[in-house]
Amino acid sequence: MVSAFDKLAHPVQKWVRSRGWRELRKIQADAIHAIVDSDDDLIISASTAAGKTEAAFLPLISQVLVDPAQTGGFDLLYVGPLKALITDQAMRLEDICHNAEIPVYPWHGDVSASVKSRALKAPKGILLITPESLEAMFIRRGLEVPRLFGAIRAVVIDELHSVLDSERGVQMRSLLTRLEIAVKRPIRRVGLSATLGDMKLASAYLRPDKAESVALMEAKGGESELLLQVRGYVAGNEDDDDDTLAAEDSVAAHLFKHLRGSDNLVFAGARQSVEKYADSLRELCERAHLPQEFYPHHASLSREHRDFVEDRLKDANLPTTAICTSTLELGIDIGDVTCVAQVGAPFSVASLRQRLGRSGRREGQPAVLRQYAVELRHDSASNFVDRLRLGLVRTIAMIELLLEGWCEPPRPDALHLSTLVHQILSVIAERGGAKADRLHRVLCQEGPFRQVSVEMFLGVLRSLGKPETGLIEQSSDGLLLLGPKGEKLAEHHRFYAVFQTPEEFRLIADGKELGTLPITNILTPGMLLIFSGRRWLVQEIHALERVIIVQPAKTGVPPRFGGDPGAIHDRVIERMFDLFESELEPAYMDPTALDMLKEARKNYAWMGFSSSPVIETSEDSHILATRRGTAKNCTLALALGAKGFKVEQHDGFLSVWTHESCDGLMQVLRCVAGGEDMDLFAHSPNLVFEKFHEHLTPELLQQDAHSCRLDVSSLQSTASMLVGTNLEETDAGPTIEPSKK
DNA sequence: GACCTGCTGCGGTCTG
Repeated sequence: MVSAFDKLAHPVQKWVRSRGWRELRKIQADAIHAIVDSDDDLIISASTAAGKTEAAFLPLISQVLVDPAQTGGFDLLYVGPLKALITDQAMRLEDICHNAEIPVYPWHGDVSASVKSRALKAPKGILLITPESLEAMFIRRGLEVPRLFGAIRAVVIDELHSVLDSERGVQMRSLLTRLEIAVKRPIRRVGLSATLGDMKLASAYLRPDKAESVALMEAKGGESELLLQVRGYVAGNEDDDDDTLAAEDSVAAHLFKHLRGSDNLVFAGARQSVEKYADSLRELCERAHLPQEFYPHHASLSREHRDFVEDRLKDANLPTTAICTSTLELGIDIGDVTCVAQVGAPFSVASLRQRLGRSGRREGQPAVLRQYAVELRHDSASNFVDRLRLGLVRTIAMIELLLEGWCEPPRPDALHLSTLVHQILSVIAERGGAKADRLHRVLCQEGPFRQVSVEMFLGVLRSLGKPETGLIEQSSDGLLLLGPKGEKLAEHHRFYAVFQTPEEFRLIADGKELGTLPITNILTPGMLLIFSGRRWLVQEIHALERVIIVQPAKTGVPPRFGGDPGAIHDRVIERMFDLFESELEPAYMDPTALDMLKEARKNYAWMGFSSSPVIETSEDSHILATRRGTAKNCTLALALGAKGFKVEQHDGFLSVWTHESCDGLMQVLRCVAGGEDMDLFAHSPNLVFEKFHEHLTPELLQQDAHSCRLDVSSLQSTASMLVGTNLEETDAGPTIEPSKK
């Protein structure tokens, strides 16, 4: 049998030898056989430093060398989600390709026009590009696409897991389909990924028509040992700021003591919390007269500051701990970190797993996860969220699921109508005009919008063509063209990205930009801020220029950065209830955390949830234990809202207040359980979440919400579960605040 | 009750 190495072209073999590798890794050998011996699509799944890029490109480059294209055009395409990743990968590929005389072109917003024009003049070799730049190519040079990509052999999609079901992922899959249509043949797809919960499902996203023929390569074993601890911290009640500070200070002190002297990542959840901990840790260093080694890292900080922190992390001689949001969750290689800390409950098992993958990458080194759970101290006025320690319980539920190897799958039925609007405008711009049936075939039959029916598609077109929208027009021969508003929208560079970005102020100190703040912060001169881990006084505000001038100060508070709460999966919530109702005492919990869990269980039983899912807390307020994730919970909340109740949503629970005019809660729940027709949108909730939603009719927005944010099919069963138990009032029930207001 | 990601072409000015 011919070995994997022997299947590589000579210049590539020479490069492998020059690296001094004793042998190819198994995943690399497997990928070489698969790529050289067949035309199948492929997913290569392995941890960050396992050599996935080489696994894909060594054989692909070999094919280009052995059988060079007869026509011009790029040979290989790489699509990556981050500019930094593209720059990084281009350097690695240049190293391989240098002797083989295959050109490598990075292409994104920061790449100079001269490199781009060189690539366009003599397209050849490997093009590394972002989805947005590829989009721009279709819109600006639609007619050149066949010439540029006519010879392409394969497209490599990096960080596949991060684009499975997002708006951006749908955009990318749409672009890949459009590329195949432009060159009139299928192009092999190779997905690279670190974290995939379900390889089969990922195949369906990579190649919907032929998911079964996608070859799957997964690097198994070699996973490092995991050291895990959950530490509990109890803060004071809400009115007692000093006590609250004490718990967060204890967390900061523990981080300071245990992380100093090595490289670490502390995921603190929100940017506001990143700023708070970065400030505390900076102060601890200063007080101890020690050099600074704790730095904040999040998307609102200037590129310069973020580069500084990333460079320090890569530098083995400078111990550095980054307090960060998900900015350091994926992307460029920052080297191995000693420990990953998570402060507060994570938002998904998938991201927790991705974060954990940042540590324990060197052989023989364990992966270390330090989880900090900060909860409020109870008193007689505490609300049920605090009494049930929902944050801690969710943390444990997610860790248990992580240990079982589960993570959240994408929602396959999502319509992604905002991105459909974008792609309709883009296809029209690409070709200067398009017929409706062609648009439907490209986007909904061959492309990723397969959940969109013909009728709905026509509804979207009508919505875009309405005079007040004016994005598209129809010529006398039926061709759809961009209207004046559509032209204007598509010609601006803001159009290329399918995701929304908020308006921001720029924060300037001493002539240098510190970063940005959403304009939703109400600021006046004289206010004190914590930003970039330091304290500032607001000096001047230039509203028109969107600039704020600050100077150093002695105190401050972290600003609000806003954000969009995401969805918690049903399975996480189910596990939370399992935890409430079991005796499990995980060994990784410290005594405080364990006490907190026992207390949560005691309160769960004391409040009555072990015998009934509906608790009456006062004459006009109830708590429902729905045991459902965000989408189902939110659907029931809308249904009750439509009947006049005021509803608050929590993990697996709803707090419900009755108004005078409402029917009894149980009566309404029985109606819902009986399948009564409900108008979930009776109170016109906001349904504009995505960038191009504003161009759609309310009916279409409702359908989009149904497809990914709600789950109306669960309504009856959730309500039946809630009314199924006998709800006769117990005498002298406990007095519990339903929730914080 | 959260986070992240991306960006063209043109016209102007400066430098060797």
